[in-house]
Amino acid sequence: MLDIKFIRENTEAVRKAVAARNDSAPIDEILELDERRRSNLARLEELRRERKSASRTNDGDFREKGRQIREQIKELEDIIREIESRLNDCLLRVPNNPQPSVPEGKSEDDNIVIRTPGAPRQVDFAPLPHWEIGENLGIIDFEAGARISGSRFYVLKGLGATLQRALIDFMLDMHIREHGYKETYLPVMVRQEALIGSSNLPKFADNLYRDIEEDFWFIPTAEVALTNLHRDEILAHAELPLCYVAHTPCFRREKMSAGKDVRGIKRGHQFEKVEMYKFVIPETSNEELEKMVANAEEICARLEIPYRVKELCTADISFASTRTYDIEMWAPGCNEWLEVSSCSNCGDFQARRANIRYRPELDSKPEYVHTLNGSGLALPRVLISVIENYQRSDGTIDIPEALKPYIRVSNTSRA
RNA sequence: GGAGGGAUCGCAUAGUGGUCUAGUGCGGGCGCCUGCUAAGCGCUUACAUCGGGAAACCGGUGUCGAGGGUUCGAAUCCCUCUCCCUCCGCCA
Repeated sequence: MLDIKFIRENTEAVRKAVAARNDSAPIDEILELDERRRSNLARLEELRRERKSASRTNDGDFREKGRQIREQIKELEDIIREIESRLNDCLLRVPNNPQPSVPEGKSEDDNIVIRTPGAPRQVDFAPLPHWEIGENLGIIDFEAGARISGSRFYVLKGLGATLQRALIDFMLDMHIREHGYKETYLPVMVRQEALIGSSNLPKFADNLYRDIEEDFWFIPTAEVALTNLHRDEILAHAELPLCYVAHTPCFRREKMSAGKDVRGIKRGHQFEKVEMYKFVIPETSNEELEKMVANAEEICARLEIPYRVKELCTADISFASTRTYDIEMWAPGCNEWLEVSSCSNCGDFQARRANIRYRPELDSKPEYVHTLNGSGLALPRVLISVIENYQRSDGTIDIPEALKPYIRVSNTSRA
């Protein structure tokens, strides 16, 4: 969330930023509530001061006087509590400010392709989409997925499941051994506060699954759990940056994309993802973002699959982000670029919500860290790209060289 | 699910209604002393928020797991909740 002081002092900039995102955050209401909160607070504090001195003097009608002050304090406290709860709810719905360098845009069409390394593989036959290859080979079973859980679910079998597992292993190993991330195993059911910290709540409740009985929420991405790993902590300057990687399932209701991408495994209610996450000092966050994107690109490169990197425009960067790069892999069967990663610098937005700070100097005041997140990468779409890019004319698929060490069971592509 | 115990300013603790304006030890910082190091000595060291100030800083208020309540006055008494620990039950 944005600092209320920042909104107060940079109102026009904030309005512009909100407009650039096509967002409708209630800035006027925030300013008004803030004004009322502060004036009431001044009165309340004055009353508390009176109560304190009255109870200390212990003379005359101090009991009666104290009783009167108490009633006034209670009244004011109720008013302020109400104002603060409304103010806080409004503040939680204001998106982060994009960095000045982020391209202005009205929709995802205004995102900018900044590099396209490598060329699409040339094949001398018409490439099939993964759902056909997958069904022909018996490695993706859509019918079984629907039978068990309904639409937007699928079952991976034999080589399909093995390939996904190998990809996860391959990605984790690379980030841990070569890119310096620490592996973590995380809860995928979390409390509401965790989702407020990561900024999925209150605004995006529609996209989340929830267990009403225990009030557990299912994470839509490991970013949620990773953000909260250091909630309410003051981190030591020396231990930053902290870099984590995790593989988790992700759960999304996808209400907003009803009817979209229903074919294949591109968009399911449940999918696997390897996620990178960093806690860094503010000065280095943009630099760390570049590194993170490079870490994600390295996976694409090693898999020898064509990809491109886009910088997202103001209208398309996520709610918490100040700046975002997407990585897309080419899928010749679907004939489209698939988003396999989104890497964002969230600045201090999540850190303020989750109260994650560090001390710049040994004796200085704590300041908020910057947080970054990036997929490294999202499994179903990488699986699509592998299947479609490595398909052979006889209907079978080849295994990328980089994955061969990770396929440890004998598993023919006719599995 | 049941029974009991606990949560205090980085860590460990003291504090059961009124100079608690939260004490002490450890750890951290600054300095002194001393060939060096160690030890010793002195000072200092929580966070948030509001107001004033260009700033250094000054003043107010709040925070003893969280939220309510009782009281002239709450770390302390009452209620609800969260988390941790011990034991019992169930269980991969």
